[in-house]
Amino acid sequence: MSYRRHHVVEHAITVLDAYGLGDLSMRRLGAELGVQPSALYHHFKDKQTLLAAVADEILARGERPVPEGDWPDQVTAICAQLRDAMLAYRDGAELVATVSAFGLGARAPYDALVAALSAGGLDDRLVRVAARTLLHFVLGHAGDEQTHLQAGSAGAIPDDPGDVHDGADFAVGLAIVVDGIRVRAGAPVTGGRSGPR
Amino acid sequence: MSYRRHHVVEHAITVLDAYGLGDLSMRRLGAELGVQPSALYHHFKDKQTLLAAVADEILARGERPVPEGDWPDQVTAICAQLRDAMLAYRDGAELVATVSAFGLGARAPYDALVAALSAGGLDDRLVRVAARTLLHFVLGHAGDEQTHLQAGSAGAIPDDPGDVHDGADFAVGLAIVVDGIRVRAGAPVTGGRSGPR
DNA sequence: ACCCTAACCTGACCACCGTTCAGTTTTCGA
DNA sequence: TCGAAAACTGAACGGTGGTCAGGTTAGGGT
Repeated sequence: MSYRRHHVVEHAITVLDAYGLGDLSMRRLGAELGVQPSALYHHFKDKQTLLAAVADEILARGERPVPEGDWPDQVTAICAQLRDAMLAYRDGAELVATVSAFGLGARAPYDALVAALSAGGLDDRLVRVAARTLLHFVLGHAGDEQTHLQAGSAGAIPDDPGDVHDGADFAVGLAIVVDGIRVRAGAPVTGGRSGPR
Repeated sequence: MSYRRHHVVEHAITVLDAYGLGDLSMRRLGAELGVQPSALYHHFKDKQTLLAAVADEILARGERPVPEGDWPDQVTAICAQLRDAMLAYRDGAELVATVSAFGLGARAPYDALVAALSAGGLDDRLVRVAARTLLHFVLGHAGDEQTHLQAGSAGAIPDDPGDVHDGADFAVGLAIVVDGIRVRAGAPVTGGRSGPR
């Protein structure tokens, strides 16, 4: 059953990548599939549900095995994977962020973070707060990065040379949060000069 | 000039608070003001611009003087103020988040954070990254909190008793980020048991 | 008292959106 | 071959943001 469902999700991703989230409408998607828009409602009760499936597929495509090591390494890897997965498609970050906020999908990264932190021996409450804080950072940062990148290539917002984003920016922000968790977990952290490189 | 502009923004906030962001349409706003929807485009070129003005007004209404003290105290105060301002109106967090992501408004909190961190003697690059990281946390957390709160009162999503949000959750998350910045700034941080209370 | 300029607003219109629904077609296993 | 489940049609509904040519106020300068 639902042979076409997955096919619809796959094509939705290509439409998303080609035209952006704002132009990913049920009408356009239906037209590209050679189908009436109403046909899509046979597979998804909602546009929200469809978007949730799309977000989950995007995340699944970016999945990599969690490396062995202590929890900071694992957490860093999970966050990097999440960021890469979202940045791999146009408006991917915004999509995942809205879906995740609505609570319909995109639970995998949260669960992975909780697993890694719990295995690290952290207190249950701290695990939940830390996982959410990490998620907020990654989603927010990736969203920023993506919209600014697109705005720069589309010329909507003039480039602000003071705001240069690269991977290093993400790494520093992530390190800030991870260090903060480390402190809260009871393991003292020393040093860490401001600029990597 | 633009005597009515501010009036429109003020009423937009009451409509937002009463019906939510999803029902804040140019038509509804015009109707409530006894005016054709097209009249609004005399004051704002866009709905986005209108929303940016609304977000700025919401933030302005929540403004408090930054307390004296070291930068962690100031940063904590600024973030708490931002959170309170957004939670004061229905969908306030979502509004500010989208406007801020689009880059049209809501710059005040970022500037305030940058000022406090710079005055604290932090490296310029670290200041920018830290300010953005703090912002991502506050916006994300407040958004979560608000949607879950509203979903709980509307019954859309069944209450998950494992996800209890209160002010303490926010405080812990914020402390994580602030501690992380402290570490990165070169000031070692000791201790900090997991549970406040 | 006049006029002119700017601000303000109307009302019709456009193209599009998500969603529903009764009914038709296709598909495919038993 | 038949029947049920899956898939889809096509029209319609009520909304959305946005545009535009033109009409209406309000107020200061002369």
